[in-house]
Amino acid sequence: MTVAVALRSANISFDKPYTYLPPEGTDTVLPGTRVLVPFGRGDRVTQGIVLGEGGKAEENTKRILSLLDDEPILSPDEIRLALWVRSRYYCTCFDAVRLMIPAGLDFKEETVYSVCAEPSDIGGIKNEIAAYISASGGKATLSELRTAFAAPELGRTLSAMVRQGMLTTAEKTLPPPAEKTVRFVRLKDGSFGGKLSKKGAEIVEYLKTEECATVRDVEYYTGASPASLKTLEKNGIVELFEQKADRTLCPRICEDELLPDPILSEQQQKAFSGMLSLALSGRPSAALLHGVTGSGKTAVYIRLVRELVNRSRSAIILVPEIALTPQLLDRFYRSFGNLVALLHSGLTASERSGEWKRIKRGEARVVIGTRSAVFAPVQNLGAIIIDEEQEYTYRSENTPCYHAREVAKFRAVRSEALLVLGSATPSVESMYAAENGKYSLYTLDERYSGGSLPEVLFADMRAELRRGNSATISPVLFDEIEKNIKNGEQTILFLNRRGRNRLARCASCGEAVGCKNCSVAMSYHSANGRLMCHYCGHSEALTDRCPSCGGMLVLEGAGTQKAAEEITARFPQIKLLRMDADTTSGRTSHETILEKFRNGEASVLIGTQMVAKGLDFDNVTLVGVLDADSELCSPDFRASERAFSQITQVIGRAGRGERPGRAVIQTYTPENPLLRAAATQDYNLFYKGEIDFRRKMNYPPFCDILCLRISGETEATLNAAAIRLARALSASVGGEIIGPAPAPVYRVSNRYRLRIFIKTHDRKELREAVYGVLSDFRGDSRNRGISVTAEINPLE
DNA sequence: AGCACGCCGACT
DNA sequence: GTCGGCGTGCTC
Repeated sequence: MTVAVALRSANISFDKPYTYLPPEGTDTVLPGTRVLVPFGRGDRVTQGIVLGEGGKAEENTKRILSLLDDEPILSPDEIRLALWVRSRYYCTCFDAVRLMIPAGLDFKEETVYSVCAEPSDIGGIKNEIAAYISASGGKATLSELRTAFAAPELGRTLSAMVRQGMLTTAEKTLPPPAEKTVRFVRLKDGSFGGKLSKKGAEIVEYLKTEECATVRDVEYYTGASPASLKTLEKNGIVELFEQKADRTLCPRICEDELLPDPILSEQQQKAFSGMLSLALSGRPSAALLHGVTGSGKTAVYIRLVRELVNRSRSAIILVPEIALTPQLLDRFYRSFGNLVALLHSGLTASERSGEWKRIKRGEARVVIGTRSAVFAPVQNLGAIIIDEEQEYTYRSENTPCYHAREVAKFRAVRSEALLVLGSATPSVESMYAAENGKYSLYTLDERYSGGSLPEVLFADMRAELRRGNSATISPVLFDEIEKNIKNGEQTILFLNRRGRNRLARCASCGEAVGCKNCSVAMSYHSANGRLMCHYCGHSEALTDRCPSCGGMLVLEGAGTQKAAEEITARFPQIKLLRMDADTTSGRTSHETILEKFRNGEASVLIGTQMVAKGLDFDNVTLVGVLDADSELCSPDFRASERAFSQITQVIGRAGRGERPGRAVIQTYTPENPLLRAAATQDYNLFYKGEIDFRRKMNYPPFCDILCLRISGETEATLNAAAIRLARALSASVGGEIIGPAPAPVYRVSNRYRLRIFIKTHDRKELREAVYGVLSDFRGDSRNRGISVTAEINPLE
C-alpha cells in the first residue's frame, strides 16, 4: 500500500503527486496528514501532505520518514477542492493544498549547519562561514546564513564544506512561533569611532531621528538592504531584536446585546424565501441577488443565514475588503454573536489559526471574510454568499491565482449548498448566467429607506479645456461643493485608480524616471521621499536632475493631491480629508480617516476607489467623479464593466440619509452611453450594450481566455521559445491563438516578458492538453532559462 | 529549484 | 595527478 504526496519542494515544472511507502512499521497514512519525506538525488528532507492512495510501489519508491500530524489536518473534501484548484489554476499540488491551511499552522523547514572542525586558513569565504557559525553558538540555519552572506552560490559552498567535513547538517522542521513578531533595529549606546559606509551613515542618521524602528521601515525609508543592516550589527553600531506585533482585535458582542432579525420589505421577503427554498431543495444551483445600492441586501443575507444556522448548517459570507465593510461585519456580529468567525489578512497568524480551529471544530458556523475565507473548513455547508461579486479583489494576485467566485461555485456544487451572488452591478458573466436560467435572479430595485436616486449633473471637461481651464475641478462641481459647505453637508470626491502614481518627470526631455531593471516609470512615495519600482522593489532617492539628459526633474502631482490643493485654495476655511495610497500606508489609517469623516470633522473627503465602496454616511449629499474617463482608457475588455460599477457605486454614496443626493460626473465624453447608464444607475441598459459587445467580440462569458506568460533573459531566445510554444499550443490545444505579444510591462527585473492568449472553453480536456504542452515545453532543453506560467481568465 | 554526476582546464 | 567550474538531467 502506497500513498500519493504533495511536496513542498516540487517546482511547477516537475510537480505531481509523488508516490511513497508509509513509514517503517505502518501500513498506511490517512489522507490530509502532513509528513516528512526524502526527495531528489540528495534525498533532501522535505515536507508533504498525503493526498490519498498512491500508485504501485516500484523499485525506486522511497519511504515516508515521519508524520507531522497525529490526525489529518485536511478532510477528503478539502483535498478534492485543492486538486481542483491545482487543475484549474495551473499551480503545484502543495500550493493548492496550502490555501486550505492557515499560515499559523504551517511547519517551517530549516537546514541547520554545525561546525565540526576548527576553521583553518584555507578558502576565504569558507573560513568566514565557519567563523560565523562558531560565533553563533556552533549552529546556524540556512536562512540565517543566507542573510549574513550574500554569496550567489552559498548552497554549493555549504555542500562542499559538508563534503570536506568542515560542517554537518541536520534537518529541522519547526512549527512557527505562535505569535507574529516584528523585527526592530535601534542604535547601540556609546560612540563608534570607526568609519561608516555611505549607506551605513544614512541608516544611522535615520535611526538618530527615530530611536527605534522596524527593519521594514528602515529598509523602506533608507533603501537599506538586509546585508547593510547585518554589517552595522556586526560592527556593534546597531542591534536587531524581535517584538510581538500589535494584534488586530475583532469586536466581541455579549449574548444580551444581540439584535433581533431584521424585518424585510416585500421585495426582500420574496428574495429571501426564494433563496431559502433553493438552499433547502437538496440540489441548489446559484442565485443572483441584484439589489441597487441601499436596497438592503445585508438584511436578506442575515435572514437566510439565520434559517440555515437554525438547521445546523453553516454559511460563508465573502466581502471584497474587511476594512471597507465595517457595517456589514458589525451587523453579523450583533446578529450571530460568537457563532461568527472572521478570516482576513489583517489578523495575526495566531488569530487566524484560532478562528480556523473554531470553524473546524464546528463552534463557529458563520464565517465572514475576504477571498481566502472561501476555503474555510466549515462542515455541513448551507450557503456561500459573495457580496459585491463583481469586485476584482476576489481574484488572488499570487499563485495560485484563484477566483473566489469560481471556487465558491465548485464548493457549493460539491456540498449541495446554495451560492448567492449579491451585487448592485453584477458581473456580466453572472447576469448572463441568470438570463439563461442557470442562476435564479432576485431583484431589489427600491431603496430600503425609500430614498430616491441622486440627481446627476455632467461637467463637460472638453469645454473647460477649450476655455483654457486645466484645473482638476470644474466650475460646476465647485458651485455644488460651495452649496454643500453652506448647508453644512458633506461631499465625497472620487478619482479612479488609474493615474494614482506620482512620477518624477524631466522638464526638458519629458521622460519620467524609469526603473533600471524594468520598463516602467518609478513611483514617488512622499512618505520616504524615494522613487520606488512597484514591479521589482528597486528604490532610489529622488534627485533634482534627470538621469538621462540632466534637465530639471519635476514631481507630477497625484490626482488626489492636486485636487485637494485646488479645493483648499478655493475654500481655505474648510477641513478636507484625503484617502489614497499615500495617506493610508498604516494599518488602521484608513479607518481613522473614515471615522473622522463620519464624525463630521471634515466637509470634503477625496480619494481613490477606496471611497467608492460600502460607505454609508447620512450627511453626504454630494458626490463628484473627477475623471470618469480614465478607467475607460484601459485596453482591458473589462474596462467598461469596471467603470460602470465604480461610477454607479460612488454615485450611490450620495443621499443615503433623509436629504436627496446629487452627483457631478466630470468627463471628456459626456455623450458616452455607459456614463449615461451609470448616471441613472440603469444596469439593464449597461448590460444590454455590454453583452452585445462581448458576443460580437467573442469575449467571456462566450469563451474563456487562457493566458500564457513567458519570460526570459534575452529577447532572441525568448522570441524563438514563444513561437515554439504557440505552435505547440495550436497543434494540441486549438482555439483562437493570439500572440506571442509583449506584456504591458515588457521588462521586469531584467527579464523580457511575452504573452499568448487562447480563446477557448475551460474544460477538463483543455487543462490536460495545456498541462501536456507545458510539460513538453519545460522538458525541451532549447527552452533552458525560459519560464512559462498559465492563467485562466486573468484580470489583465 | 537544488543536487549529483561527468567532463574539461588550472595548479600543487 | 586532483580540485573546482559549469553544462546536463532527474526528482516517487
